[in-house]
Amino acid sequence: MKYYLTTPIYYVNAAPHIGHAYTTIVADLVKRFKRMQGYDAVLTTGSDEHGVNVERAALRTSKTPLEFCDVIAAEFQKEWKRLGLEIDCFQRTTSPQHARVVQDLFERCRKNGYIYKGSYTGQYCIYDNLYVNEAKPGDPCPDCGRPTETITEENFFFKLSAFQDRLLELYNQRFEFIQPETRRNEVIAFVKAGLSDLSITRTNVKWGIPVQGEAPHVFYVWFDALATYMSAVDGKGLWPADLHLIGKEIVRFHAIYWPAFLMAAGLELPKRIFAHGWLLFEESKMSKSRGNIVRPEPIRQVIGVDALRYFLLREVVFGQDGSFSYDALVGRYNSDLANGLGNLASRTLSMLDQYRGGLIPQGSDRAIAALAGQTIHAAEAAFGRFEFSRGLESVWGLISAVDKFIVQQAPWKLAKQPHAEAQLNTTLYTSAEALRIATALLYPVLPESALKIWAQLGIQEPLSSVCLADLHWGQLLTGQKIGQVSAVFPRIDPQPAIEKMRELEVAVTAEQNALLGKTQEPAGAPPPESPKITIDDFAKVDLRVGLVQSAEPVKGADKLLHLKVDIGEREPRTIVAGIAEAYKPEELLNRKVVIVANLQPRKLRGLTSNGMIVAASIEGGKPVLAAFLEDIPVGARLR
RNA sequence: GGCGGCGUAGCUCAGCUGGCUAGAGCGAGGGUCUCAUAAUCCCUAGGUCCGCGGUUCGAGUCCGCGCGCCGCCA
Repeated sequence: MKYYLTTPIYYVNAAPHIGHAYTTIVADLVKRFKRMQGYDAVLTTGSDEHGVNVERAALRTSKTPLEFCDVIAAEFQKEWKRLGLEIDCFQRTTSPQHARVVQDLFERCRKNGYIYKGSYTGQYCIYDNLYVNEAKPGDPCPDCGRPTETITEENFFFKLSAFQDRLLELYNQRFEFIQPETRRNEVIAFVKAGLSDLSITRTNVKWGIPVQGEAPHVFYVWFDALATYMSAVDGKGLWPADLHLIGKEIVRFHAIYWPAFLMAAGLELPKRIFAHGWLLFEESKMSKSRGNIVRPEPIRQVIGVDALRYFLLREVVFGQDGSFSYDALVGRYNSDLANGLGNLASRTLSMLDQYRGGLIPQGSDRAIAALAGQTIHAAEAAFGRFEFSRGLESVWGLISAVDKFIVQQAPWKLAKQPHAEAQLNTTLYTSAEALRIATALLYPVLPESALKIWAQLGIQEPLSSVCLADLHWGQLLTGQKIGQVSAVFPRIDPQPAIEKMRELEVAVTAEQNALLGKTQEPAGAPPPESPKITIDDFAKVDLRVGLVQSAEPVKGADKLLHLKVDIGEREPRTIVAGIAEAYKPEELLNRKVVIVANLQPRKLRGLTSNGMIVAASIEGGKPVLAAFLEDIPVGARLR
């Protein structure tokens, strides 16, 4: 049995952030879970690469649109790879095979009489080259503030209005088609209010899929983007999709337009659409202008992918909005993963080592066995309903029951009593077996860590091939030798970890902005606040006035200059600086600059740099050297 | 303005078709044990279940009105 699920395809005007990661992680979880239920699960994601915004962004980075898309699509693919997500197909809307599917979808709709040529009238900003959707005649452009013009353009239209009744019937007959229910209500209300036809092509945009034989028409947004769900698995017999996972902001397109397109084309409809909520950052919406977009990479580096997965699935009620904060992330990690699961693994395995030479004994506690059985069912049922936080709660119920059980049995006392062999065996087997079951159940959520615990239990059967239907108490083999024991979730100190993540965050954001050709944050964005330092901290930095005595390019490095700088010492300092794109060597000769004199030496392209030159830098822009208006002697210290 | 949803312990949330003396996890305070990752385990929260009115033997749980948030639409 196949189970085909999708994430939305992400628009390449932004680099991957935690919101993208959230949807994709959930999709990966569902895929793994479905596989454990015995399905051949296939997961696709991709990138949405057409449109004016992409054309512009490409221009900013002096690339062709396709070159630009290549870069950003690669960023997404790299991110999913780093996060260990099992993506079967990454579909790009610029792939030729996708274009064929879009054109085919259009032709089918057209043949069935649901496409007509009409004219679209809207408010258009001739400076920004875009339609302002909500504007009335005379309204200014929200981007540049200049007046918009009323423009009429010939477009192809899709007869969405013809589908009102059929859509309502669909929602009525298939209750689970749109979930959660609140989204379903919204959609029904929207459709009941009446549907107007959709303009699905543009003639003033070049960067899009051409409508065959109808130049200069290209497909506009949804006809193009939604079709990836089919093109990604074209010819593989996987359509219709079993699940489209989406964010709540695109419910309308998925629950109304998409089924209408498919009905018009005479194609099968997806089985289910599930819309999740938004991730808020410490109560406020994440947005570029607030500068509070969280990236997954720093989190991965500091506490690992599984911690992020666990947090997102446990802390956020799936379907509702959730709040992300580094505090809560680390809190969950320490209390649930380190103290809970990790510690249970650690104490159980180390007792097996100490008291039984690392061999699994025989014996089993009935109460815990029964609870484990219940937990298997409860967790599977909850995951099946997309109630991930509930499913995890039930697994933690088992974990905490075993912790309690261990204290009651006090195996460390039993080990000292001559006649308690059997009871000790039972205690150890029960703990280890419960750990095995919890680990198997958690595999979809914590794939990396579950594999580690599995190996530490010494189980030979691959975890990825465990089937939930066959998971039962008592399958842990007596006599089995456990593996090497080590902490799976080492407890972490919150403050340094959070600081580290914040630091990395800034670096990652800067890199990504450079890729997107963004020279600076939009106006009004407060720069991310750095942690406060004391005057003593500052005093550690030895800043001095230096005079550039020589400057020359570094072979094989476009950005580097090799400088000799006099800072009042016997010999001039050798400093390698990444400023070649901003300054020519001759511009720097005899210029006074600010040097960090006590920076650890660092080797760059074979040269050892003894210090750093101070420059202001704008994200994605060129550095500007610090300088003085008054004359100042070489070697003077800045403080 | 119309429609939909929500408002329960410091925080995040459970409480289905009305019977609860109102629950869980986290956090906080106290104690215990020592196998374990300064982990575990035990005890401790006295919360007008947003307010008011109603239905009922009995209402976080149903109905009406009001207040406050949020979403969709206009």
